Amino acid sequence: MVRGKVQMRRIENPVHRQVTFCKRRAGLMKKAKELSVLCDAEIGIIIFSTHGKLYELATKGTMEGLIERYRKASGEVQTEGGEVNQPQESEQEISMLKKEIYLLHKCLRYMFGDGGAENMNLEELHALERHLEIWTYQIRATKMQIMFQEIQSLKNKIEEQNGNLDVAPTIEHQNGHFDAGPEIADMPYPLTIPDERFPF
Amino acid sequence: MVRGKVQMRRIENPVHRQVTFCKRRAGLMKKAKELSVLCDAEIGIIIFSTHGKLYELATKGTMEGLIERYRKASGEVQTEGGEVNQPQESEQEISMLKKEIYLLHKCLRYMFGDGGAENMNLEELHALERHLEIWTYQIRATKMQIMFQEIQSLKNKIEEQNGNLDVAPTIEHQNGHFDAGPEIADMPYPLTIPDERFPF
DNA sequence: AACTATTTATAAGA
DNA sequence: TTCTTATAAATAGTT
Repeated sequence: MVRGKVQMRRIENPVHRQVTFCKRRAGLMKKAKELSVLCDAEIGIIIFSTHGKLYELATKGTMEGLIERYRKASGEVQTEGGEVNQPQESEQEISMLKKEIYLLHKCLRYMFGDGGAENMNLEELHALERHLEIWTYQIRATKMQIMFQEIQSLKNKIEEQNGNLDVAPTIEHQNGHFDAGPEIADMPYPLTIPDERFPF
Repeated sequence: MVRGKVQMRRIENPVHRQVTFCKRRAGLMKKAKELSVLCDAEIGIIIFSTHGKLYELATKGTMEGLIERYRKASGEVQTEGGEVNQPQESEQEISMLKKEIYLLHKCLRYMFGDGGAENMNLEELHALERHLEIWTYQIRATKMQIMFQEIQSLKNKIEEQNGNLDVAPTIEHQNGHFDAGPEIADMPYPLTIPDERFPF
């Protein structure tokens, strides 16, 4: 039975604390559901126990949906609501990241989705093939640049060791970039922004 | 005074509803704070009134921090917690989508990040080039399959029109796939899962 | 906002 | 965990 008022501080006895946690958690959830029904409010509750176990309640829709709504709402004026804690920071950044992720996801679905390049028409496949060729060209050029730098480094070491003895150049350097194969030598390089590489 | 049990349904009288909302909201917040103190739990409550006004409570740290913790925790096992609302569908799917998005994002950063293929070493570039070649091979094979089907379709039409006149075959069909160029004819095809195409 | 008759929640014991 | 019960707390309707 209840003897006197309960002291508002952490219950030290772990068993008592666990029992109280279960009971009051159930009570809180019940109250939240009642408030939601009686007053037509959307309510979400997230509870982490002492040991990190998660309990949650979302009275309408999903918790994710509620969090979305929260992010939108807390990014606005809303400085008067007595119970507000802190809304400020990451609003636009999250939105931008989501857009980007959506775009990237779409790109990769375009390339890998549905078991390969099925359900794409010939025109799309042509475009995608050309993009892949461009990327391949870029990668080959970068590889050759790296190898050229290594060769230059080795040549410098040899020159230091041997004085002024000549070492025949093996790769021609043109405009800071390197030929990555004659068949795609007329590719635009370097590419500027990723969006231009995708036809969607 | 309280006459009989309150009916658990939306209060239609707007004034009564508003008053009850204020009272019960305060009660809910109080209960949440008590539970947090007594049982050392981290609790967050988000409430949207009928008219969309936001009320929130976070008993430790910030609501943003709590949401972060929630996202991490809800992406794990956690199928036993009694108060979870819709665990079946959205929960695991969200977790999987997050993982997938993370992976895809990483893939695209690998390909486009930091202005191209810079800051990748030679080995990584080799691997990426090979993947691109495989994708190109796949796309070429798909293109040829599409073209072959169109040719077959045209041949059928001609045969229908001309009766049994022979039309010379133009492309050899082997095992449902088509040669996409001799230089990469020994590529594995078809590729099975995207993860195998990435060296990370 | 304050009051108060009731209902509801719950602490401790079993 | 669940049930019981004495008591504290919440609150619906009124003022």
